[in-house]
Amino acid sequence: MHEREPVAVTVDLVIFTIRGGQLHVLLIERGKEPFLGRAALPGGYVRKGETLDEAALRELAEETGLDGRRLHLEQVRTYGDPGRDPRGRVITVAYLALGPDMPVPMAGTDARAARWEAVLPVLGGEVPLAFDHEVILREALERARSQLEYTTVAAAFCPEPFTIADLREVYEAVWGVVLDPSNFRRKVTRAEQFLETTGERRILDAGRPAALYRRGPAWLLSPPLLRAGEVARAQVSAASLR
Amino acid sequence: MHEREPVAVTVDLVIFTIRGGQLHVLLIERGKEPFLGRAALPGGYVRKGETLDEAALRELAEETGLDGRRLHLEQVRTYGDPGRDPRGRVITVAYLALGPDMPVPMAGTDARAARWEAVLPVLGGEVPLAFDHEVILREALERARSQLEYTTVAAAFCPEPFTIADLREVYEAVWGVVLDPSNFRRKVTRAEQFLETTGERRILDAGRPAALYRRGPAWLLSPPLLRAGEVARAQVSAASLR
DNA sequence: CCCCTAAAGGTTGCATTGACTTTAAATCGT
DNA sequence: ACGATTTAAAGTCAATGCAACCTTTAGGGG
Repeated sequence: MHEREPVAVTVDLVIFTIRGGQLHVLLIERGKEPFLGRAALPGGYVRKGETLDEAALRELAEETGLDGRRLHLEQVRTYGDPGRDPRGRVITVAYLALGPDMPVPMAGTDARAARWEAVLPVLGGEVPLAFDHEVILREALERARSQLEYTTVAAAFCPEPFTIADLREVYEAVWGVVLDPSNFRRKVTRAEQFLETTGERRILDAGRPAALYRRGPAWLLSPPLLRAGEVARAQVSAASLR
Repeated sequence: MHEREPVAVTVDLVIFTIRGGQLHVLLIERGKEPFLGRAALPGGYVRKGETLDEAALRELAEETGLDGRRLHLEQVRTYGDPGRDPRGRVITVAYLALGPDMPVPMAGTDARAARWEAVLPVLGGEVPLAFDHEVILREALERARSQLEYTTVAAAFCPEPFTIADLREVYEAVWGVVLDPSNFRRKVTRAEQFLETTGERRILDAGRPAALYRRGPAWLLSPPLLRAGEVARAQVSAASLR
């Protein structure tokens, strides 16, 4: 047997939502060293007898007060470079969570302040993050963008019932582009089992009332909703993210 | 602080190759308890000071004798259910490796026999695997199938130089379908920076000589090579895999 | 020399897409 | 009351992409 060392395992959560047409991520302010006072992704140690998914759900509930079973939650990747945590060998399993605009999150159990922060400024370096959390955030964003193409997760951002314009706003916020409303409607309504009509309508201050939908049973989106053309070009210019 | 427990971290490798037109995976025979004598994925403990990727590369070299830097290697997912290893809390980071048909692998450091096994019979339950390795294998296969659509990894299965027919054989073996040679050629030659012509040709017993290519610098495949139509239908029938 | 084989390239008809236009259904201002 | 305004929803159309099929090319062998 070769050299082993004590290892700690944590989960870190990248919790996305849409606020005011912009993609936001939940950050906490660290209440202890290392990186005291720095912004960081919420997360914590995996406990005895707990699966990784259970640990992620628990941390989600602790940080946001929300029941994670209603949110979309999926594992992204595991980070375990020896130097990523100055306290010793800590490997962390990163999770991606998507949900509708949520109440201002309550402070976590460590009495750390939690807040929503717009994603792009954070990745632009305006809000420095603790540990390797900026890398984790960047990869989680790319995962989320990719997931919108092939799955119906976008609906996880929308409180039900929602309109097609609500759904389009999700795609625009996550992909960072503007989509043609008419073509978008054609695609999502054609996709099988994506949307179920409720028969009701939402009346706003102005304009024709919009039909209301809820999520259909489909998980995979067929045909996929590819970001191409304008979308691809807009993201090439933002390729510094990779 | 809540209950913690000692945790061990391992990497497990799903190493795929194509042999005789069929997708094969490298399995070892366990040389100790638990699951003594059972087939399992190669893997081992992450050592002190080692990144996860380094641990995967090292295990790959130990099990196959090959230099992993020439193979494609990527992280798939981490498995950490409390009951997955009877020895205690072991979480494992699964890696996917793709390479050309390799020499019969040498026995690993634990003097365990290593062999290539066709993937579909294993997933069909004909070769029971240790731990949760069948789940890991299933998810790695799905990842590999998906990767063929959007990236140029298929070329990692082909020793250079290779023909377009060689490349098509990879897609057919991994996706489990038959592709139209003409349409396949059009797609892969259109894709930018995927293939570089060598100017040479391979002459077989019969037929027109095939042009030889090597990998181009592109990693992302644009436009993607989607499995649709016949491919999608063939995989619905194999959907028991999910 | 002709046939066989596999590679390479071409043709065609259908489905999808992006850009744009038109119609529909509500509120608001005068 | 009624048209202006606003947004949703539906339609049009040319260009593109693709699967299926067909033709030509370049080797070897009888």
